[in-house]
Amino acid sequence: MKASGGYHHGDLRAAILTAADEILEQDGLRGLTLRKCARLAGVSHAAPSHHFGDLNGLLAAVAEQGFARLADALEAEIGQAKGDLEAEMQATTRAYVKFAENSPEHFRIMFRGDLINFDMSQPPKAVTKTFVELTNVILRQRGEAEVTTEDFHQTRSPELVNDIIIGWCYIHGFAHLKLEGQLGMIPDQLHDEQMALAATKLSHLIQQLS
Amino acid sequence: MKASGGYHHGDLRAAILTAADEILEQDGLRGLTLRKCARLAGVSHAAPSHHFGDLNGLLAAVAEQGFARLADALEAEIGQAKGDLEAEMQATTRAYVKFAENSPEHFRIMFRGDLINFDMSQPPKAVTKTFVELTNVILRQRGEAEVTTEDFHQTRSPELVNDIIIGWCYIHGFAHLKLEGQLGMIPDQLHDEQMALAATKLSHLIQQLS
DNA sequence: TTAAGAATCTTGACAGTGACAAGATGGTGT
DNA sequence: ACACCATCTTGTCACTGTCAAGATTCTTAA
Repeated sequence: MKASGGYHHGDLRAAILTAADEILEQDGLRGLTLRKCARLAGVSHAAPSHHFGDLNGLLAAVAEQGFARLADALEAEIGQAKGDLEAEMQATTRAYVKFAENSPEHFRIMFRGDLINFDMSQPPKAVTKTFVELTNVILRQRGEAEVTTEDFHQTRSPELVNDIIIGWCYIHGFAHLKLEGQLGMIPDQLHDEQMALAATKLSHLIQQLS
Repeated sequence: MKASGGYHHGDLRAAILTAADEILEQDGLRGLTLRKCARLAGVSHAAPSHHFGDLNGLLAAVAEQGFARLADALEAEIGQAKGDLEAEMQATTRAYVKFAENSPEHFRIMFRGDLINFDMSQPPKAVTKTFVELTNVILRQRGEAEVTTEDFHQTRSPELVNDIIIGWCYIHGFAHLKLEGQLGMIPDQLHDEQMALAATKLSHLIQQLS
């Protein structure tokens, strides 16, 4: 880190990402512009392009940051429920939904394949970590050994893959629909209750209980 | 419909929506501009604002159009599977996912609460029809009486609401994650297979079978 | 030490955009 | 016939992403 002022900023990349955070919170995705980031970071209007290429490059960095935060949030909230399978499933849903509501713009950008387009055969570490957290929840539900970010990529039984898909898709769908206001016909007060009920039911489904 | 040329177009609103369709397919959401729609419809750059207000107004119309198409697609594909509960669940998922893949930009716009913000206490008809289609799938799974767009709004048991949430959230989550490339770690050839497997499992869950 | 080159940042320019205001045109109802 | 209103045009503004060219500073190797 350098002293600011003069030609060389020191850590402009980080400064721009911080600015992007603030702008996203205030003005949303449409309000996020390279020039506004530059102004907020106190540099000229074309400076950001040297660190991110174009606007999509900046969005990719924002998305990666988002995945890192989501993975950490999942790890923290799941950790508090370890041991109780139902509670773990609920904690996972809760953490995922809470992240979407606390960082709606990050959430939206993270799931915009048309804008960021990660290479999924070699995804950023934060993305892999998110997947590992979600996968391990399902693995524990099924009483199977957990995985790490290293041995994550390997062929698995279709049944396990299916449970992972069911769990993740439900959680993601709930978070997304709730964030975008599509759960409006259900009173807001019931959301948490319904979330817990569904998590319990899914936990039983994956555990093969009645 | 009027002859084109001159000051009054005849049905400019529809012409702009058609133009928007074409632009979305070619250039995506970022490429969709009011001015481009105007050029394609052969009118001046400010003409669209008289029909849609601002850009978000146009997006709201596009989203409503999208819901209408989704509702129709669901109705058609589910209709072919009526009678077989498992097949119905699979058809629902298939239709929803197919719509997302065939109309990705519509799908994205439909679920952008920050841009369109429907009043969910009085949603557009197409939105209600979509919800009714999805609700009725669950109701048939449970062996209960179906609803119409008229008697759709009424209090229901938390258990029923929960089944609707589970079904819809899973389906939506799968479609969304697949569309945005987040199912990249699962080979594409397995997607259909996994989709059918999950639909069957959820059908059993909702029917309370083992 | 120093000189070359790479990285970082600035300045300037261009076409394109959304939004607004003001004016022109054409249909509608009385 | 007349007034009125919806529709469409024209003109303008600040703002945007992107590119090219130049200025400055750091790095590295001789």
